[in-house]
Amino acid sequence: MAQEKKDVEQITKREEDFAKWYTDVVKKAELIDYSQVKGCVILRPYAYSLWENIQRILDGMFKETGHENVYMPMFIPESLLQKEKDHVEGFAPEVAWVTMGGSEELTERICVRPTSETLFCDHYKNIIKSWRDLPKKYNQWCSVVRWEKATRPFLRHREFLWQEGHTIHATVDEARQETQQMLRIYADFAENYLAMPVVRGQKTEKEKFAGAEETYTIECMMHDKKALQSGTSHYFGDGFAKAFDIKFTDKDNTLKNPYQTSWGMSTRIIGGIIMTHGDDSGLKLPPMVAPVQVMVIPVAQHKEGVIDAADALLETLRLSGIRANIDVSEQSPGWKFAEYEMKGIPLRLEIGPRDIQNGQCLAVRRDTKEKISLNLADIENSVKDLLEKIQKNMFEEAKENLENNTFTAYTTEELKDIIQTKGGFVKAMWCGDESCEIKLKEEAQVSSRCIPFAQETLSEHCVCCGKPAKHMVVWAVAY
RNA sequence: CGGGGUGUAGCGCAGUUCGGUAGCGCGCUUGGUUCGGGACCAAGAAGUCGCAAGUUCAAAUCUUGUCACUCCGACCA
Repeated sequence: MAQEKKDVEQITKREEDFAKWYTDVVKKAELIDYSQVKGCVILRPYAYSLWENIQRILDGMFKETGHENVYMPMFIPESLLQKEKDHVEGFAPEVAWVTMGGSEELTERICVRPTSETLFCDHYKNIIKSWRDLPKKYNQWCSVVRWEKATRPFLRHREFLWQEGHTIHATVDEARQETQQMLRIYADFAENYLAMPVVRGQKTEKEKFAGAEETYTIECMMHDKKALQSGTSHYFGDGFAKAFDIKFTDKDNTLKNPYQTSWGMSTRIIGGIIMTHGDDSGLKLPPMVAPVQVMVIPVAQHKEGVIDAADALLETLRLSGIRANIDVSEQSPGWKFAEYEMKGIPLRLEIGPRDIQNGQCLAVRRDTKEKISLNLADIENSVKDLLEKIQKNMFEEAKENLENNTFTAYTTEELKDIIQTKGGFVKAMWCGDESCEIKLKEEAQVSSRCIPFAQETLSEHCVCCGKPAKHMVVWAVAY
């Protein structure tokens, strides 16, 4: 053991200062570097590779459900952006504007897309004439710009990567189904791939997307018990279609406005992965999306046959479709152990002279730090088995955190007390008035996260005003 | 946008109170010894002290301004 533990010791303890821990991890694990422009970060290969895995899986899910990828321009003329009133009002404060082209002042300001509803609408107007043209189920992978005042790596960038789905349908029913389907896909993805348990529900009027009729969300609980909105799906009704004058001739030979949806998930989810699973040793990545699932570490690699055996092991893993890597650098084994724990690699395989003699290697789980001897003869199966166990265990741990920190409140005082002393999600009844949401925000710093699909009748009265309650709402401090 | 903190070598920091021409640890380079939990020895390389103006014989240090990062609040994915 060295006199000091270097990088890992330099990571602030989670309990000491969670925000500091987060930024430490993000930098030490080589996920990002800061750029010269506030809020615009450099996604380093490790983070980008993680994003590529997320993209690949989600993209597959979108394609399976009949969506097509497109690409829209990154610029929107001001007049176009302003067509839908609620939409502009929602985004206006954080839009970045282009006013010059070279040395010439533009006749009309051009906005850098904060989201692409207006572009899609303008395009749909051109290509949709008949019910036969519907539905259009489009998605695009791109970056968007929102001129945020306070920025944090992954959680709030000024430019961030995401996907935005935009669909248009002939009927209300079909559009509503699409909205629900996409929320289910996000929930499935978060839970089964990212090992992040979610609360599914609908946003209140106050919290819904600018221009939407209904907004649905999956809310996740971070390790510090704060909420993170991790994916959203919106039902627009025909509001945008009317504002943009999109019409089609239906089967009954009458002109109608179609119905639209949009839905998105962004690189913010990476912040969610970090804050859901990470610990004092650093990152902890779910095997399903980890850029490297298994790191092979040769021990006493200068000795005869060690590197060869390690390479053979690596090859076996790769051939069976496992994302594996090896570190044959001159760093000491101990350094490598700590390094890849910090980077959150789910499983480490140590192989040294002793193991080779016995036809074994030593597996060390990132999630439990448990050490297990594995036979080389059957290594790919035992590794796959372990990766599955790790994935499952990470989900269970996160679920436990969510369940153990979800409480019920019947009065504002109770709610306030829970948030102050314990934190977490608080389930409480709500009358439906925005004034109560505002009051709870002022008094307890919480916002309504969602009206969960899984409703319970906790009482007959609003937690805030005592009037008859309409819904059970999950309240929490949010990112 | 308000309040706090920080900018000195790639990273983490000392030096600023009391101006005198920059130092420590890690990392990096080279050579050697090590190798099952962040190894050791030796020799090196590396800094317009965030930027700009001012005061001064002299500024990392004093003054003013400015920018960036970061944390906490109001707005958002």
